[in-house]
Amino acid sequence: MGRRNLHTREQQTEMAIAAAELILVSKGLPGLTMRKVADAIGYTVGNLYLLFENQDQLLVAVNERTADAVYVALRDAIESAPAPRLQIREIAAAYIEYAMKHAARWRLMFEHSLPVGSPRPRAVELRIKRMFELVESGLAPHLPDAPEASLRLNATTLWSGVHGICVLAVTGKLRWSGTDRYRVLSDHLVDTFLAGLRAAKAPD
Amino acid sequence: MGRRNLHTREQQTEMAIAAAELILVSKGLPGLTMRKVADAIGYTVGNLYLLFENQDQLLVAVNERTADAVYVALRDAIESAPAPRLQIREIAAAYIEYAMKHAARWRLMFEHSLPVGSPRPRAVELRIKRMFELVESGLAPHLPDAPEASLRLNATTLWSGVHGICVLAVTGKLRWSGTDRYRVLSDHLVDTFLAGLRAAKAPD
DNA sequence: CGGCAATTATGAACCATGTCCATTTGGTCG
DNA sequence: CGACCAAATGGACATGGTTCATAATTGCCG
Repeated sequence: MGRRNLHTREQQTEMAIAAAELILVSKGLPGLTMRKVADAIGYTVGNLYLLFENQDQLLVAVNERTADAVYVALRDAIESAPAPRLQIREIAAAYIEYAMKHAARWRLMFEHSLPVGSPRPRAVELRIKRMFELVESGLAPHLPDAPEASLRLNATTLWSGVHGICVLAVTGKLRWSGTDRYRVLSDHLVDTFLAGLRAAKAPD
Repeated sequence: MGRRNLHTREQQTEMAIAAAELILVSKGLPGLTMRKVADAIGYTVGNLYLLFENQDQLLVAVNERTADAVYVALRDAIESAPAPRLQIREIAAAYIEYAMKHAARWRLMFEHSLPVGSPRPRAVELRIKRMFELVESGLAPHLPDAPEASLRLNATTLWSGVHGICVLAVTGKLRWSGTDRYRVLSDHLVDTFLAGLRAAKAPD
């Protein structure tokens, strides 16, 4: 067969990414082969290589999608937070909830790494950065007139912490610890961290 | 060739694990193939399957080693901490330092997951649990006469946080954030968290 | 309307890898 | 010394990533 004109390159790319996500969810990363993706969209493997340089680049494309979805989830969480002071709690909870609900995709985003030497995918980094900015904005009310650097340090620190809960929860490494209600953990981390900030602000 | 009696099964297993670690460090996970391991120890692939059920089990064995090494690193950090009150800081810093220095092995421990349905490797879980206990003991002086459950919650929360910094640091996702001196982050997290605990203990 | 060039998709091949197992080889014991 | 048993081999099989010569279509030009 030659040109079929059923779908444009862009459409095929869309379809491939969507199919990859589907397979990733149902079969996990080991089940995500180029051939399966090709089958799923009704094309052959060779054709897939006209859309993506290689498998890594397909995965990068999937990760971009995931990063967008996470961003949207956090954004929604902020907007529907009952009170500004509770925003951080809600962002954290939303992050963990998303990760648990879409574990395979979320893990891929953080665990997939390209061969050494290849440039880090700009798009994904950018999206993670935006995510941190969201946290900064949620943190700002708790740190009135703090310098930008301090705000950033605190956002990075707190968000790394939330991320850590996420990682351990998603990989099942928290189960034995007796605490598998992750909301308790993230709330506790956020509350204690913020209390610590207050204490530092108005000591003794 | 048949029985060569050069090495016992145990020795071969040792050699294989050591070779796997070496390859992992120099070539990364994608370069860690059964054939390369077999070559490195001077046996054939088939023989490797007399030592390990499959590749996953080899990786599990490597992970056990890593978990032990991490435990030792943390234990040392505690013992050489200048003051008990600073122990937590030192444990956290030691954890991150180990992860950065042995990134490939550390990542494998948290990112490698067995096919769905297979039992979680008891040995690795046990070792991670011991690690958390180390944190609990370091945290105890900061929470005098706290109930066991509270101690555990706090240890889990704080350690998840430290782990999060680790993950992001090791995968290079903190670089853009301007803060790539991870010691600053972990100290800040520990300090703020402990301050928050104190504030909760003696409010206003 | 017909054929031609450009484009698009194919599918068969290559190589590497995980895994298995029939066969061979070397040690051991009577 | 010979037979037996365990140990190690090596080659086979299936699957996966990647490439590329080739075939199939399309749009265009006369």
